[in-house]
Amino acid sequence: MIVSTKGRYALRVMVHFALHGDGTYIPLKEIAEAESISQKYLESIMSTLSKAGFVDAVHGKGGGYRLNRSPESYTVGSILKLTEGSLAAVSCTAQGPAACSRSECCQTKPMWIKLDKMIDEFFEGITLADLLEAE
Amino acid sequence: MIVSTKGRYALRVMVHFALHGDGTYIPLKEIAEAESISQKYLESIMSTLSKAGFVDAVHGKGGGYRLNRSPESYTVGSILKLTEGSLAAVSCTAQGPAACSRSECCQTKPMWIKLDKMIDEFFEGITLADLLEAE
DNA sequence: TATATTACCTATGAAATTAGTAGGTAAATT
DNA sequence: AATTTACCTACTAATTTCATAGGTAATATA
Repeated sequence: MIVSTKGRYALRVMVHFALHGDGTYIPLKEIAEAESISQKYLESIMSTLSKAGFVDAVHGKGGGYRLNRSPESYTVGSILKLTEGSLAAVSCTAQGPAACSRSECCQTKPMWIKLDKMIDEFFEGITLADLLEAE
Repeated sequence: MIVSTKGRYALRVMVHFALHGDGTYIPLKEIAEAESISQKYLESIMSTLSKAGFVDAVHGKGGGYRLNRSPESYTVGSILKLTEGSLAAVSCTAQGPAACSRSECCQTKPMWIKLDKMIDEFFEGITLADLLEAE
């Protein structure tokens, strides 16, 4: 498993904004209900998205969250990297080049690096806008 | 993280056989030491490989494990799927088509399916022999 | 100004998965 | 008979994931 619920929820929420937001603010409670996500759990995800400037947040009645850019400008990769921390397929490549002591002689490492690159390019090549038109 | 130590160890061990085996049997103890893997932990991995017929096993002195096919005939995918159980990138696609209740309306699901396919093709396109000649 | 509504914050807990241990039995060789 | 190996079942420790609890701060509205 490369993407946990945290990243998947974040993605779904961002898609929700793109589909239903239309410039207005949507309260967390409403999103949680619509997407069947625990309200409290979603709080921490929205906090991450908000701090990173991925969404605008406004307190009080009429407030909530909304996108602050066009769906085209959010890559799936950027959302997942933010919420998951890393998309590394194996721990060998997760913490910098020399994390593993066998790094030098490891016959499999080049493969992991290639895989990471492929996955990164996959996610960076998809935007929120692409997800909207998905069948 | 898509591949845990279990799968990574299994791969390294299989590479070890391909490099050092040469038709002879290698005792588990020796592999564990050479690859810096806990002997007891490796036991469970070898058990999986042996039961699936990926390696031959022989008891007693002079015994141990060895490959029973040429390195070209083992895909990395087959080894990882065996030891990891699944290579699914997200749980949505891990347990059959209808595991998720939002499956029908999920805007992100096609992406996960595409990713799974890409990862599967990546791993199925690499054999043990390919790893040996890796720089 | 009071009230309702929202985001924001810190800490804690439950569940699942991953990684590793312990202690023995069975088979083959010498 | 003794040694060396694989094989088996059960348990434990560590880590990560998935939340929950209980409050504070900001904004809008009556």
